[in-house]
Amino acid sequence: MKVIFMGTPDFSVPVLDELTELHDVVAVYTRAPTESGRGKKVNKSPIHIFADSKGIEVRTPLSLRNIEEQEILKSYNADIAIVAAYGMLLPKEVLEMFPKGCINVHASLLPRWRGAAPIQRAIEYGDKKSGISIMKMVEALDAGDVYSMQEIEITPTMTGGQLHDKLSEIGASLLIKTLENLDSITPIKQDENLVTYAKKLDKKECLIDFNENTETILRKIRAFNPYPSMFFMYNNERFKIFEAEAIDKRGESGTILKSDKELVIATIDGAISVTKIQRQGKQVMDIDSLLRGFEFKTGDKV
RNA sequence: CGCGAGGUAGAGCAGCCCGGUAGCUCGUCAGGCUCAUAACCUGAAGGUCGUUGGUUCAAAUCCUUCCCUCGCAA
Repeated sequence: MKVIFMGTPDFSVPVLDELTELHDVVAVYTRAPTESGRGKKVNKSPIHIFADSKGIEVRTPLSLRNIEEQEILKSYNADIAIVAAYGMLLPKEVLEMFPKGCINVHASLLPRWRGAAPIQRAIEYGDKKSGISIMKMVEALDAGDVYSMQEIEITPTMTGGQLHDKLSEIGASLLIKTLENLDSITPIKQDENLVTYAKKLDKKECLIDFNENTETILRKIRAFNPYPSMFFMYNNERFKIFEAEAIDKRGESGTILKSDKELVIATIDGAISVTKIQRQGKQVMDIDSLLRGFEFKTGDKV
């Protein structure tokens, strides 16, 4: 099949990779390179870099709403468009342009977690399972009929990054399987009563509120590891927590209860023991490494 | 040139502002104590203080070049 691929971040790369093995990817659409990173350099998206390495034609229009771009897109005469975390909404004209339509790889068990950050939200809210949904794209966000789904268990220690990587692989393989049988599958409608939305990740929500309960805090730490990372402030320095566990101690919320050998901070209903941490300007390290050279004062509040 | 922090023994840090022969916690090695130990005591090894050039009688410390890491922002 002649395929147009649309995607942007790391998550999409394995999907495109698999796709290029079996199908004729005639063009890759991705978000335009933006000023990002230290020094405000202009950086290409992971998909852009990958497509370049494979010698696939890349297009980075700022919008697909204008006629000229739509004409170009049409000129590839593709059978189908595969979309995986493209980061842009497709107008109706594009959705209806391809004989076999536009197919989306979404990292949740729809209709749960439509939207931008389904992987992290699933962990944050304590879901026991996550998965991939392959669906037909329609004008509403992630609302199309579903061709296929594959579940994966969210283990008690799984981080957002780990789930992301697993789902990325599953997404690639499930997409391939689904494409093989596309014509014989009857897509299933989503149950609108079960819809939830996964709003975008925002660093403002990553400052740890120790007035929340231990379980909530630990879930957020796992969900947002490695990015954007939950953190607390101490002496005007930022400390990102990458791993922590519940511990049976009590104290006023946010108080440092223990700071030698281990770092224990009180929550509203218990305490957490931080095990992997990153001090501002430093690399991620085990807590005992940090405590060898850095002192938190027991009794201080964060 | 977006803003900012940092690169000092195997690890994590102090020292830098107010230049003067490198220090702390831990690890490692040897010995001691102990029924025993990740505990305690004694001792030892281990560092061109990221790189380049400069100022100075003297630079980890002041100025400069480049490299690398990280926080913010995007």
